[in-house]
Amino acid sequence: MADRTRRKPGETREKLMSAALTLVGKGRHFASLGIREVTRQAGVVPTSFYRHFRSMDDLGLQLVDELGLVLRRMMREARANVLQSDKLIEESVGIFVAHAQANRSFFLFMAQGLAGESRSVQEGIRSEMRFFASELANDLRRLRLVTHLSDADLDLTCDLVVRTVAFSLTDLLSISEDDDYQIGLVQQRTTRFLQMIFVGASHWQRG
Amino acid sequence: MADRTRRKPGETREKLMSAALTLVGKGRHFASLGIREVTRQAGVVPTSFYRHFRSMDDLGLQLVDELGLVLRRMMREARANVLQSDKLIEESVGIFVAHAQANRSFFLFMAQGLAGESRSVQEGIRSEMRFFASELANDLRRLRLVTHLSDADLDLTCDLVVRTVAFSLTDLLSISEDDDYQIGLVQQRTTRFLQMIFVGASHWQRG
DNA sequence: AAGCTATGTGTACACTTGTTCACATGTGTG
DNA sequence: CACACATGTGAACAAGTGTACACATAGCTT
Repeated sequence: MADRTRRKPGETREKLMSAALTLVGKGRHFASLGIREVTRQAGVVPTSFYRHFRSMDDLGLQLVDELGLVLRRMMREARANVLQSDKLIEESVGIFVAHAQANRSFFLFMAQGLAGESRSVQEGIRSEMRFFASELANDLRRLRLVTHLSDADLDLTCDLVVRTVAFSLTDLLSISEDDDYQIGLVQQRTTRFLQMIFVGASHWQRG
Repeated sequence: MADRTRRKPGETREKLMSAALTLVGKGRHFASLGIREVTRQAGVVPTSFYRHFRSMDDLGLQLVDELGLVLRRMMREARANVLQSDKLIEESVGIFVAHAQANRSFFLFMAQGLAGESRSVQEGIRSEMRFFASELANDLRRLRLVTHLSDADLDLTCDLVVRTVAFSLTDLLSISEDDDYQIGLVQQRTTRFLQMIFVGASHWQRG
């Protein structure tokens, strides 16, 4: 093979993963992808697949790990940008929407995986969401933004927030990538949702 | 054919639809089902499929219609049982959970379809949810349970409620069918979510 | 320099897939 | 009765599928 030497280690692995994401981005559902299809999209021979993944499920699991990185990057940015802002919710939702746009396929994969075919992918995504919610709870506690809630109630609130945002994903991803008007509507509506939740949390009684 | 005469009209059609649901109930994702697979599960020859459906997408669409019926039945029951109750939210969530258990495959299909492969199925389910939310808004208005909100804000609230319940579906359906303890937890958590949302709604300002 | 390992390739096979076609049969309509 | 129609059947096909095997080569370890 002329140029096999040029390939960095793990390059094919990445090609396969992003090939799967590309197909998802094109509207396919992850559960309906086949090994041959993915390798074809990656420009690689089918056998190569097995060098890196045991099965499609396995590939899905590794995508979940990468998804975790994307989410963490997003949280970091949100934390940085939001500290000196008075429009906390609005800003955060904005950052979320921006990241969802920038990593469309990833979030598409996440939305699909929540009710997906692979139990382990499902559990992985769910666990990422739990992590996200607990980080959010930490931040709110640390910034003294929510002080009257018990730990359990704060968790409840953050869980609800994360779910709401995650559900907005399906709205966001079902509209065209460059329909800024519609995107704005979703963003605004999501913001309102969160505002209402936090109003509820601030008037919440007993734990 | 010996017994073809016995078959009621539309019987095969139903067999195909419930075969698809059965497969979904067994953990498969609708997007990954094939025509042959469904006909095999239905105990019917592949060609028969085309007598009733143009494609898998078509079958999905017709399932969405039936899903609509299931939802309407659920609403009717909720309306009947809830009128004379003081624990409105708790009761409603209970009814929802019961229906989700009784029609597991249907709701599984619904949860999958929200981020599914077929644009039209996606839109269909979304539209069922909108309908559900608007009915809920009507009821709340009619029962004078929410009087201080503008129409738009009431819609917002009901939308949020429906989303929250729909998301609970993914929790509910990812745990074992007869794990009553876990089911109870989800039910309780969902109830709390809704209570918090309504607390938020009742303290909501301006439209 | 020799050999091991990770990675990539090509071929092959048995199986499944979607779809088409010609045909059978029970039901309702003229 | 005869005829059209809806429904169901079976055989056939080209294309696509997952996976196994033997082989090539680059880079590391000794």
